[in-house]
Amino acid sequence: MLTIGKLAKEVNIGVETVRYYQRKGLIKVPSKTEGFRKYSQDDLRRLKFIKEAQKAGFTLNEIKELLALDTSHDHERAQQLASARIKELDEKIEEMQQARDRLKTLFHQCETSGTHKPCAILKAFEV
Amino acid sequence: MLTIGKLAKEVNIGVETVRYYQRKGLIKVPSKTEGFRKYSQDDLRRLKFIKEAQKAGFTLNEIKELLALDTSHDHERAQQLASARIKELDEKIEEMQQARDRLKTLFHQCETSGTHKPCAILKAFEV
DNA sequence: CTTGACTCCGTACCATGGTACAGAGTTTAT
DNA sequence: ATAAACTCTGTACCATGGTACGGAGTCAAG
Repeated sequence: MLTIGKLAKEVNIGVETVRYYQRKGLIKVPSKTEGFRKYSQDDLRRLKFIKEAQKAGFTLNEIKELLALDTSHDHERAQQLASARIKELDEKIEEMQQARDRLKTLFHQCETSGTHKPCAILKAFEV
Repeated sequence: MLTIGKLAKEVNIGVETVRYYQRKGLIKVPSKTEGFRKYSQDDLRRLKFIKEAQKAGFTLNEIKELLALDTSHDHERAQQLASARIKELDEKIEEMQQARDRLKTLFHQCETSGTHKPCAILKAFEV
């Protein structure tokens, strides 16, 4: 049994973040028998789950749903969420690659042109 | 000379967005001689610049600086901003690719395992 | 000359993922 | 037994890029 501070330290997040997750409904608020609230190993496990799922790019709302599925073994819904996330990631990666390639080209154009000439980077955004 | 509504329509953004850019200092607020404020072709050009620069992944704060450089032909600073942005983009792309690959692997594991077994996607996030 | 459409201005609100802080209570160590 | 350290609770604030709204003023067409 842990206090909120120790719980937070275990997963290397702030106490405020734990409370934020509570407000969001990702983790439950343990009932207070007397004094401070006590957190279990299960709470710890859920926080670790959240951290791991964040690494896979899920939003907190998606993670909330994943946590609910966690007990129900609902493969189908988990697959839906995963493939939706994969699609979003693919789209964003594509966008960012385009932005990067655009900029890289401009950068080299700017580099090779004389200092006195208008900058290719700046020019590119005009009209 | 345009009113704010027509200006916004020209670049296909909302009137509120134009005002937001004014509040942020990206575009100036034309002085009001009488009645409504009048916007010039230069304002239009700046809005287009903003849209283009956003496509390259710049934040509004960075764009604000780029707009300031636009008149001064400062290649060096433009290159600094561009290469910083390229670096950030590269890092984010890398992160997102890792997240995507992670998820893809999990997805296939989940697919090939039986429905009765614990889901690989969900299991992956546990401890 | 009136009605509808637009503008002005300030302010509040949206999502996202937190962070900070005040004032009270509790726990723990010395 | 007292002080330091922690917790509880509510609320406000941060960045980011906007969106919405109310009440007043203004402009253009019929």
